[in-house]
Amino acid sequence: MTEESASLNFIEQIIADDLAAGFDPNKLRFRFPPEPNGYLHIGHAASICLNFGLGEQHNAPVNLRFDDTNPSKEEQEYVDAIKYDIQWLGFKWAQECYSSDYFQQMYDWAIQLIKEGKAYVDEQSAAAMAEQKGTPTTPGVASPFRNRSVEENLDLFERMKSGEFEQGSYVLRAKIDMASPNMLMRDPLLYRIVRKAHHRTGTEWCIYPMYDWAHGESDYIEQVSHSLCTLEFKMHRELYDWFLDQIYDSAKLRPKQREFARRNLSYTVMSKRKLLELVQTNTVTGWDDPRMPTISGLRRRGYTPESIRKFSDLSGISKRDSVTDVSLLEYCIREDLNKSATRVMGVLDPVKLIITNYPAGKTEILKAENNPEDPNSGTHDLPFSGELYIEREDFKEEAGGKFFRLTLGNEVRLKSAYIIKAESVVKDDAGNITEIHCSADLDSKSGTGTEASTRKVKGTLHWVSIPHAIKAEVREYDRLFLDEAPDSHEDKNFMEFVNPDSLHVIKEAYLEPFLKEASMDDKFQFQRLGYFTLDKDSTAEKLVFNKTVGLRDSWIKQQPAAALTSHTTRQVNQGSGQEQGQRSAINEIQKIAKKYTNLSGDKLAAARADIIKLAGEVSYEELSPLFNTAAKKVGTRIGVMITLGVLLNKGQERNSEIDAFIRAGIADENEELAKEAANI
RNA sequence: UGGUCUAUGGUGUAACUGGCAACACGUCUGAUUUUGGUUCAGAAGAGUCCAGGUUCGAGCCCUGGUAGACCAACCA
Repeated sequence: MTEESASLNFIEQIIADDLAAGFDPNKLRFRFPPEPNGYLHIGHAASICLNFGLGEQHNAPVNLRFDDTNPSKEEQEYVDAIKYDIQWLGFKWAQECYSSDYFQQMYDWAIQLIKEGKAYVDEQSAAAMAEQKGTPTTPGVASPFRNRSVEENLDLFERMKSGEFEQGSYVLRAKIDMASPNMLMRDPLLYRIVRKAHHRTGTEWCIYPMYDWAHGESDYIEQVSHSLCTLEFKMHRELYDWFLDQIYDSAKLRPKQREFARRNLSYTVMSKRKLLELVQTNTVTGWDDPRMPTISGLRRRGYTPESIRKFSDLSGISKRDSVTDVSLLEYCIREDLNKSATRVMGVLDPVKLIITNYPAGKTEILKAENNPEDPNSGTHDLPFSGELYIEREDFKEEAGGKFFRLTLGNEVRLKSAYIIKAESVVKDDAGNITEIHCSADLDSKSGTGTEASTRKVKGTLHWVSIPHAIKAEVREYDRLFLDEAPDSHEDKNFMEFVNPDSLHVIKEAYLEPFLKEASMDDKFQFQRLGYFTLDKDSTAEKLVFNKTVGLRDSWIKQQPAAALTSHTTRQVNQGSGQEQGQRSAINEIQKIAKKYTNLSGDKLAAARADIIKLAGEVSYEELSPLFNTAAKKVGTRIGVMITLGVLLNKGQERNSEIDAFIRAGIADENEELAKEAANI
């Protein structure tokens, strides 16, 4: 209780309230309950961080429980991947549990329900039962099998279990209320027959419990105090509680379910079904494709556990649907890597640079700082020669004063090396630059302390020495979708928004030789370019680097989009599109009008024009109630007045209501309102 | 058109039981810088979905609207 309680999220608040009401802190217990039917993604990370974070805060155990009640979808491969991801994120579970461990107990409880007349075996088709279920607005009707005798139910259920029946032929249902406004309470299924081997129980069972029956009872068996899930399960809470009521022993802890909003990330999708579709259609190379929002994809891309936890932390927990901008995720990884990544140099799009006054064939070994953010990080060797590669976009024969890079006749610093001046260029027949000839200030070598070495020049470039450079493949990624929320369009499938250029492979990039020693765990900053990490496709002969994220770039923002070639297109954050759903015209007018009195000049004129435009879609019936708007809300009254003017012009007839509103407007002390009123 | 939930700057979250709307990302300036990175200093941007009401005072309370999400799988 010592922590400075910096505003709790609503889940933490619930727990704090429970504790304050006398709940024994030693009985706090949480769980993370994935279904092993896919890989974990960044949305799951929110739940993982919430549950395990709560465990850490209260020193309470957190179970990892696989919700494995559907053998037709679930596989051991997923179990392994999920476990790996969670421990990689840095969390430790108290116990590794499986809903399938409780099949016998749940079966026994089901028998008990049957004996108490609270469950029955139905043998209708799924379609027939769906039909009887009714709709949200009309009550359902009872199954003809609803009142079978206990003996018959017991017999049939026993035979379901022993494998006498075909898949889909019989189900066990709870007998609750076919007229409940909550569809889930209309005699939900407890068990269905599935003739498929289970990844853990093999062929021992032919019947499998449904989610609602299995989940709450598993929480109860494990004595989980707070069962946290996402909002779409809100409706299930009534059922969750009903099931618990049937078997609850008051000597034991009774779990409670609470719901929070799932997290969405912009420019991607976040459902296992859709991610699976991306995998199966070969839109990506697999669940761990670096463009995927999966934990494994982010890991391969170069994200660190710390950055993902930080992201979860900054994103927060709430009850409203939201789309978090990827820029927050990118901020988190940059912040982490800036502190730790080793600085190196690599040239992705090379152009040859020759230093004419550097002795031919000479080589020297320079010292390069490993990380300026960390004074103790040391240096590494960096070979230099008279023939270098620099980035093609770092040179222009001529450029404006805002271009801080190399131009003819101007000086720049070669990072960790010399100051050079471009003298001339060599071009091929097509006019492409093939060589840049420069002279170097040989007294300006970095770190020598000479006066020349500390001279200030306009820019600094990264480079590699051609005779020493190693070749590597570099993969750059862009967002996987072109739409901010690709799965939010009713009329369009999310696959239509797939970005065709989300992957850009540079087959031959040139890197400083230090990188030969790189290992999978290393994180690098290719100076001036971004953060990179080795991909698992790397071999000893062929290194493959993934670009995790580019450096923030305030230069690229100044350039017109057309000037950018495809491969230099870095991910610019062009502010997120802001469609807030379709508001009605009158609502829109109110919104604009509200701020009207704060505006002046062009902005005022623009607002007025917007109102006039929107007014065309407003009916008198919508407008007239606003005549009563409180006198102090001048902005709204002005908006209404302008709109009224438009309606009158369109032929709306005057009436006493209108006249009174206009008269009041003319008499108002606000000049703008009086003016608009007088205009009518 | 039934039920449930949500509504605060461009985005994501704050604001203890009503007391002049805060933080982070993003955006824009300027300084520093051998990374157009980092760091530092600063700015713009919301009267809290709308309308009424209660109150000395409302984002928080009440009433009525509006918008969005979820709910009728032998999925979880």
